[in-house]
Amino acid sequence: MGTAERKLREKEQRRQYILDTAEQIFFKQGADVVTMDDLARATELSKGTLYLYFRNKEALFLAINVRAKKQMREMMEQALIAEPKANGLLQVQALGRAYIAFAMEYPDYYQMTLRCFTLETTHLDQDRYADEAHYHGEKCFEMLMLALQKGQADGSIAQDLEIGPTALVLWGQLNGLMQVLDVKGPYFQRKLKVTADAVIASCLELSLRMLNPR
Amino acid sequence: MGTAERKLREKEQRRQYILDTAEQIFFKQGADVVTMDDLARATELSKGTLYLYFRNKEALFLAINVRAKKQMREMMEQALIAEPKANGLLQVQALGRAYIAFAMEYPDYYQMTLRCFTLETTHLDQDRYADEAHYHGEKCFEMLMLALQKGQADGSIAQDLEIGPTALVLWGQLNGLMQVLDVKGPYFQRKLKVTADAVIASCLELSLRMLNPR
DNA sequence: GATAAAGCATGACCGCTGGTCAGAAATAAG
DNA sequence: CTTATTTCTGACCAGCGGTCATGCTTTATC
Repeated sequence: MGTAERKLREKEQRRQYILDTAEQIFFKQGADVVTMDDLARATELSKGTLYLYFRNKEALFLAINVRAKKQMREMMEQALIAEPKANGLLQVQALGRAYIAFAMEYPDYYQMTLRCFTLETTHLDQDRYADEAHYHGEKCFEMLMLALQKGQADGSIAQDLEIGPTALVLWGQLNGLMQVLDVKGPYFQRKLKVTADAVIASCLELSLRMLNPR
Repeated sequence: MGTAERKLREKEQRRQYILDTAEQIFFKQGADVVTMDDLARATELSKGTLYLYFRNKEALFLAINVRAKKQMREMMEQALIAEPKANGLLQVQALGRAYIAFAMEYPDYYQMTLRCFTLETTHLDQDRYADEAHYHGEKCFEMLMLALQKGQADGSIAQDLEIGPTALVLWGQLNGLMQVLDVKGPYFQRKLKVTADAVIASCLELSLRMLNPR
């Protein structure tokens, strides 16, 4: 009989329902200040029930992080699909733009990926959600490396660059910049009279110079 | 009589003593797991006394963050003093190396700057320590901008770059990369067979290409 | 339909943490 | 020595993440 499967489906549905609600109140009030009691009230479930579906509060973060990373990956994949026959350099650029678009269009998701940055790594091979999120991130990184490779093959990217380190630098660079803008953006806008958009444009331009063949 | 000044001096000494002890146990055990009771025991003071010298636990972090930033600034300043008549590009490079050296030689301090990254900004104009740390960071940033300017003047750096955004990108880039290496370094070492040093070398090389005149 | 078994939901409860405060102790002033 | 002031103390508190004995609902068996 299909009872078992139905139960499993229902369980998954409830899990998603909890996540939906958690996302809402985490993003509205700030994930730190929301207590598990708050979430219990918001979901109209008892606190104990929450812990039936998620080992602890961290697990909730990591589960939302999975959604975030999935979204990020989707946008980066779409960016490549949109320009199937672009050269490698253009592909790298497209990936960068997609990453930026993700951070700007889904700031709460982006925040969650930052919050889980360390958590995700320390919980690898121990938490299903950590593994899943890591997997999406890895896929994105592979796309970046492939684009770099393609660029070297088609001559749009300097031949003498090592793929791995270059990809890591590009990733870290963009990640770091978005983080700085996120936290100190308003400050720099006042101080330097420069908008975040202008800085991002500069970053993309500078990345081009980095990769250009001599 | 000099009683008042002596008291003030003693107060400052005790404050530093608390910070010294806090640094020790925070860095040895991890700042998160150390409780204020732990710190009280370690300092041989009562918990209440700790709160006489620091508003709360965050204030302790921010105060240690000041020490960290001071160290960072010192190292970056020394880097410039060591090569007084280098051209702008070399100065930028020297600053980058100094920043990296700071992160590698004082990993606990570096960790603390990361932990306080957001805190420091949100507490600006409200917390003496936040302001002080921010000031040191600002000085470093100014050094970077001046080096870029000098580079444009002496022809070692592309003329068409905007100083502000370029400095921000460089800063964010290095910051982001060090963070990635810090958290996922071991992972990438396994995955890509690339050491952190090699990635850092790549980063410096790539930065050069970014700034080079055509 | 009655009964047993299994799974699920509950919320009172726990330990621990950052933070407080009334009173004790120490120091300075008269 | 007495008084006034500053400094220190640790028992105490509220709030948090997390647990678990208890009761309830659903499923399986006859």
